[in-house]
Amino acid sequence: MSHERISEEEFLRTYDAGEYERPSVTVDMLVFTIRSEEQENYRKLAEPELGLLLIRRGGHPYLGQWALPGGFVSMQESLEAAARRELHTETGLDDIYLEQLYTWGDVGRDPRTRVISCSYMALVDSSELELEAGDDASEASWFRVEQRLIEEKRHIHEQGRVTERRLQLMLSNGTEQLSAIIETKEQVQGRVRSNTLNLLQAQGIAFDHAQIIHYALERLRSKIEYTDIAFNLMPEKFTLTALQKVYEIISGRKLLAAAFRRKMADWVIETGEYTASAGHRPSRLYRLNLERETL
Amino acid sequence: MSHERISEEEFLRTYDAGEYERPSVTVDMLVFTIRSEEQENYRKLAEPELGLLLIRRGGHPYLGQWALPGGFVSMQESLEAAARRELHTETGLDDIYLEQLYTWGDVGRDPRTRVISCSYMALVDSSELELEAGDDASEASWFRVEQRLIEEKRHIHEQGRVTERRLQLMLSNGTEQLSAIIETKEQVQGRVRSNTLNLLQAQGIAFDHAQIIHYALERLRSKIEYTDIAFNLMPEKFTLTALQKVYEIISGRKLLAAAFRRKMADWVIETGEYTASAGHRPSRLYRLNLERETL
DNA sequence: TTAATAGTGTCTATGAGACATTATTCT
DNA sequence: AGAATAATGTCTCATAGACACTATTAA
Repeated sequence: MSHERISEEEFLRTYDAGEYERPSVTVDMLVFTIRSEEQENYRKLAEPELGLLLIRRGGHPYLGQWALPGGFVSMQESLEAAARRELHTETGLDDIYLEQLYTWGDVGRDPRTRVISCSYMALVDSSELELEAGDDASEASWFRVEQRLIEEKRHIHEQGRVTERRLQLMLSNGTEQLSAIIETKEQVQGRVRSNTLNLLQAQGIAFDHAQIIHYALERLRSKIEYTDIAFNLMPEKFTLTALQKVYEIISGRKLLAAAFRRKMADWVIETGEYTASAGHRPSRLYRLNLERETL
Repeated sequence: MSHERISEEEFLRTYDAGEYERPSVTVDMLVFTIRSEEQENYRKLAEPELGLLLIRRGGHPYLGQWALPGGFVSMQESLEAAARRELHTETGLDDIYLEQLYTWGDVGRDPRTRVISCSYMALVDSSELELEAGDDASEASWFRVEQRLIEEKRHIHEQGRVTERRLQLMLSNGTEQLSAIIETKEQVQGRVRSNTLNLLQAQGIAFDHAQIIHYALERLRSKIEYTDIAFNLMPEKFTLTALQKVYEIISGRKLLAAAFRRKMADWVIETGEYTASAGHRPSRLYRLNLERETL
């Protein structure tokens, strides 16, 4: 190569991208929200649950199965712009929390052609939110998300350690029940550590999307511990009990109210308003404290 | 679309990827290591520093400037395989810690053509490590990495809050001194929070790579607090003081030895060996404890 | 009155920061 | 002896878990 002979402007003017074959690039959206299941007992609080938006596939491959909303990235838009565009066409929403998660680039992950997919997680608040009917014959639906540890194996040998886990991912929307088995492997070999994620089986979930969902849940679970990301799932005004339930659902464990309230004390501010109550003591409504010092 | 009429097999057999224009996809490698600066005083310990591997560009654009090692992802290899391949050609190393960081997809980030780049962070231990001469006329070098906060502005208004920071990234390899100014913006607008990263100026650093380096440093800094990622930077046997210095360099603050040793007590095991010492009390050599319960 | 949730007080265990003190080596 | 680092002891403070206790509402 004798690039040194010509100027950068001349190089760029005459640059030919060439005819290498290129992978297709898509974005996949993980839109999470908190939805409340109404209770039969008037005294009891609504039990919130974690919801994920899926689209029924109207074409091959995986016809009739459920997939993450997403689409191709065009040449004129950034990855994030593509993600926001997809989000808008699917939910009608514009200004919501969006975070890039991970880029999936295995060779055989789409049977049609080589597709590299950049996944984004969006968090929307529990207020009313109508789903737009998709453009093609697609159908959108919120699914309740649950995960369950099936098996854990740990093996320590001279050179290192392996921890293998099998998890079941369960998605249901009232009508349909989807599930998948995912295997995670944490390995230390000498001084080298690595993590792998494997999809063992999927029922009703298209492509490798069960794997992506699992990854997103892990990210959500870990980030809720050390950031204020959970507030993106809350409406503007909320009770501390509602906030606590969001933490409990995502972290997967019960929390003690006293400790939780102590921890949140600096993160929230009383609004002075109360819930119009039902059968029990009314509860203060709080909002996010913008002047809070640290995360 | 009438996909429902044909079988999935037939659909895939007749699938035509079509002639849409596609972006190029590359991987960029952030190879970090800890390198030790020898001291003049025989009593003093070597002062370790964080090193990053860069390649001098042998062609346009950014001719002569320094860039992250990387290259195009081929149709037959996964993203991670491409990353490991690049790593191998650049360092000769195979089994080292590798983690996907972020995918950069802004439209104008490469002046030649649309390039989407998936960045990976690799951590290699401080043992000797020769750099392979690159294939084309490229030249590889370790740079000392430092970052400095220049300015911090915080503004709280009714609807939200903005925190803007300016940082200087400084890279030097003894001969050359590179630098860049990066602006970060953390925003809360209503219930929507967002983070943006901007490259304001770069001296000697090609493309948007200064931005990518900044992002990697942030990731490293945050992960060192809650994972054992730092051990990937250590040789098999190490002293607790050496480990502490790695933590100090990456987190950017001094730690107290007593507290640090208490925290690390469960993570390491004594080997029974000691450093062949110089002018002061010899120090125990430890190794990673594989049976440690939690992170 | 009762079921249910809201909200607080306090004891304890744990862990981090601060700082002082002792131990050990080579020149 | 002296410089430098290695390693430990201990006081204090902040925080999280546990759990008991009080407060308030609608039916």
